[in-house]
Amino acid sequence: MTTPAAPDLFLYQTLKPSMGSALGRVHRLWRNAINQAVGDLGMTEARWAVMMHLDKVGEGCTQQALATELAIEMPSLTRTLNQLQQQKLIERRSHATDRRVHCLWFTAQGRQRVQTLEEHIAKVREEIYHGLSHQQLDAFASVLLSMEGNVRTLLDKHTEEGA
Amino acid sequence: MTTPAAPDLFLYQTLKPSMGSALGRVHRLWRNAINQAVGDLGMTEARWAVMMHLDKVGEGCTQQALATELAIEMPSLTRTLNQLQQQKLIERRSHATDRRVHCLWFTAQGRQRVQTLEEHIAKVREEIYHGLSHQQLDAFASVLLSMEGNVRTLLDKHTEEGA
DNA sequence: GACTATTAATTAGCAAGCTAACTAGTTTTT
DNA sequence: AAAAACTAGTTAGCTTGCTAATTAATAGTC
Repeated sequence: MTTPAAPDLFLYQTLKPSMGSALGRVHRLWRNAINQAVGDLGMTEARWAVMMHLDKVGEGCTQQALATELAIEMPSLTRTLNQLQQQKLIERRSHATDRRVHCLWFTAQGRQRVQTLEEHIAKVREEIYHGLSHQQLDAFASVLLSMEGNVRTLLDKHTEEGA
Repeated sequence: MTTPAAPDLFLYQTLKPSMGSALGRVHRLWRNAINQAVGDLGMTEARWAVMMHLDKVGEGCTQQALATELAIEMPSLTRTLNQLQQQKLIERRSHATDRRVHCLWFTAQGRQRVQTLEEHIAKVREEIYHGLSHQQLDAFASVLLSMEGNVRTLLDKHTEEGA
């Protein structure tokens, strides 16, 4: 007796050729859900991402550090910081010893805002994780990190060859 | 004797608050890797994605069908199709009975190109999946689909409330 | 001490997702 | 049959990622 296909391989077979697209798709949907949740606070993905991650890294950090944490490039961050500064949610302060560096701080208003955002975003997170066990989420995170490592290796390999 | 943290929950705990960002990050890295692999063929993410998915859905399909398959909106697709048409890789042909509809076909050159792309992209895919078992990838795909379902439910819920 | 290399941040402009608003053709309702 | 509603596709313009090139300050080398 032969089973036509092992059921535990079904999804993999189906998604294998388009897992990359699926990642992008879920990311976009996720973003839309958060945008809906935070509603009319003058926020966009880039803005709430910066707010949340600045809170995580800690006030006083450099732009470089925040860009690394967000895994985006400096110019992308610069633009978003300009917007948040204009909204008076964050401040750029000069560094004590290195005059190239800007240190990032919330304004009082910004500190309140990040609190509000965290509440909204946590709700979305719970909804998205609904029905998934810690084990499943951990396995998911683990594969995601493996993939990230593999891609970075691949990108580095190519860069070295080019150099 | 108490363990400070169950090791199988470590990644989940670490990544939980930023899984959404991690998805976006891996997606961007993945795209970069493919861009490197396909090299100087006048391709961009949007273009090779359209080429690959048109091949998957099948020539002769409508733009609407392709947009759905790609999970992008029509205007995004329109722009990319214009570019591919200009590169003489695809054609828009009118539908036999419905004069609103455009049917999509590869040119001879386009059909060759999609072949080349598939080879390059398959290599990247294998590298990214390196060290991961079918079981792991299947579990990953399964969680990804669950998340997608959950987000879509959330988005729909909000839309209904708004309506 | 001066010349070079590196680093932090910015500016400029491209890529590709999106929504909103439009045209043109088809279907449904009355 | 005429009016209304829907659908396929397009255009216009926003957001946010990117790379390349620039400026200003620091670090390293001879």
